[in-house]
Amino acid sequence: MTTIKDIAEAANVSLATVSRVINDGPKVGPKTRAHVKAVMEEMGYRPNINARALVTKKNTSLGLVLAELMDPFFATYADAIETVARHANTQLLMSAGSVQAETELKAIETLLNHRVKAMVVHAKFLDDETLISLASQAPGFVLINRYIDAIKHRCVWLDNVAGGRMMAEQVLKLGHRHIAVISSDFTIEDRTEREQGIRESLAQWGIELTDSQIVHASPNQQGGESAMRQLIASGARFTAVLAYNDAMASGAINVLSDHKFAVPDDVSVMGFDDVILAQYCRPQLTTLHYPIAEMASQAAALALDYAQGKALPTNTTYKYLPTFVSRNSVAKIKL
Amino acid sequence: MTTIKDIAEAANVSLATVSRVINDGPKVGPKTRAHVKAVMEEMGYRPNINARALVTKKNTSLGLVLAELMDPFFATYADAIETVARHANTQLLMSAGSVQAETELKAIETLLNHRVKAMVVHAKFLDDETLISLASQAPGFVLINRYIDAIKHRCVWLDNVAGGRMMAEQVLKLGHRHIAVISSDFTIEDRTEREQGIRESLAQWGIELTDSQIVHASPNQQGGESAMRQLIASGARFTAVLAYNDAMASGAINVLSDHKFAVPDDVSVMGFDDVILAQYCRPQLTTLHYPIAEMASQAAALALDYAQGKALPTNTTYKYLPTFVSRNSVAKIKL
DNA sequence: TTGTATGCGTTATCAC
DNA sequence: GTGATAACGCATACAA
Repeated sequence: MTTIKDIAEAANVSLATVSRVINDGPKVGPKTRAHVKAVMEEMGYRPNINARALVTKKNTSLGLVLAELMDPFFATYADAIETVARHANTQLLMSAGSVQAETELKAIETLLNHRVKAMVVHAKFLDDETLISLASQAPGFVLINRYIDAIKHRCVWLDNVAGGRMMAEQVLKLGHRHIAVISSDFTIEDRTEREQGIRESLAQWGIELTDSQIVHASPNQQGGESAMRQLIASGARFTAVLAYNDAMASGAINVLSDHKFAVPDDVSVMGFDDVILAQYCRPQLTTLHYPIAEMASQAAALALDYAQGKALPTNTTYKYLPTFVSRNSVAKIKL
Repeated sequence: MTTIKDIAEAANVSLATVSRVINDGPKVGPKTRAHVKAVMEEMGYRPNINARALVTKKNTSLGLVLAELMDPFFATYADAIETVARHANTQLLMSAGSVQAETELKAIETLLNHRVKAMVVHAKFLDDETLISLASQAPGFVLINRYIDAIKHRCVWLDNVAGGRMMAEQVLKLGHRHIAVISSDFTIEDRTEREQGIRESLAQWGIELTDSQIVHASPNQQGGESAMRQLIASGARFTAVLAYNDAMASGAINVLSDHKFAVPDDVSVMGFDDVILAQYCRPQLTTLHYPIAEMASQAAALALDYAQGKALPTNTTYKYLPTFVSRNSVAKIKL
């Protein structure tokens, strides 16, 4: 690899001069500048970003922690961040944290070791304390999809309790009174918060969610299928099903179809997230739109701002709400 | 950020010693080693990867160029590479190349500037020459989904002509003789190669693909819809439709349904790629499985091998074939 | 306008 | 075993 030194020699100028033309430095003669540029071009010079970062103490990359790329939810998330990064002329350094505290920690630490200027972190399994400590080590550390009070101004999150309430209210308004819930078996807050919201809304209508009407499984299509099978086998009575996400809703619909239940005529099924699948599957899913793209953009912009040292209000937080998307998997109750 | 120097002072030892305990160097007294480790822990030391890379001339990250993360095809691709990277204890530096030569070039150059030790590149719009030149600048440069003869030992690609033939043969075997093609309007090789394969197979059966039976549109669901509308409006006669990818197939099916054509009873529709959508949509898509995950793993492993200086045969290439996946969107022709 | 010298944080090559 | 010290490639304060 040709260095700044090589081209300095070849161009018969000093290191400093070359450095100046590279960085469009202020005082360089137009002639030498042209000459140096020509030599650089000829020798195929490429700046060494690492060396530059070392001396300027400014890394140009934005860190990103996510669970896994395959999940369309995370794909949307990553894509939004990538877009912000590209427009800000910064590179994306990505670390997958999987679904364990240990790997999440490793993912974040790696980014820290790389001295990324900013990072957007999706971490569901690490505890609050660890995250707070980690956040204090990077100026541009922003948490997404999680709220921690001590660093709330660095949190971009969704109000899951409200989301749970919205789901329940929608089917209640349509006359449903027998409601089942298909939830995730990951013990993360999202799940408990949404369930809590659902219970709150039901309670307002004097309805209780009994144990036989809620079942937990893996938050994917297979999980949705097995959950629905379990629900049917248990003899639970329901006209509406609230799923933890679209994949589970889709799985549930498959099993309902197999059992000759028409969706939404016999049973309504509501999803969550509004990933692309919601539009592709049949019937198209009525669901709650998780504004992950907007949230990710916000988080990336925020992280970049903090990294840049911009002083932002520390007493606010970045809370988002899902929005209801009406498609074809939920209907009024039959009389 | 605390540096190696800080902890050397705090521990009353030299820089060298600290460096040794960090790298599990050979000759350090067990007592000093423990002491230094304690100090490091206490002061929260983090190695600066950039500085390390500068002196060792060994970057620990693997570069990745792709078009866009949202596309499930690329998500699968990125996910497979991420998995390899994680197991090799290397970080992923990602650059999106979008769908233009200019941005593709920028994406690759950025990675080069970062001195990534290896990189897997998906580039469809840059010309061969440029790519060959770029490849020569990075030891671990591997191209995916593209074949260039001059660097064939660094190419991991799919035989699209064979893919096209497979599609045609499948429906021909099922008795279809009136075949329409819905293809991409991106002028990349994949498209022309697959069309070529289709034409070859049809020709063997004495069938010609007339201009009215092939239509081009954006390679997504909307494109599939508009293409199918165009096909129907033109009055073309067909009992089987070969789509450029699953998304287009899905769009085509939607429009067929709207026009009261049953799939596959009235019209068979075949996809390509076998992305997750193929299983989710109804009817589930009969399609050609693009082994992108395997190919990506292969490419990443190859890139890492080359980066490591491993001498691999330079006269072979890494060619893959799609595999037929029979689901519910293709059927025998009705008599 | 250009050149010299210093340091960024780390590893590695010497001595001791 | 341990400690100086010279790189690595680059930016920049200071001289010239």
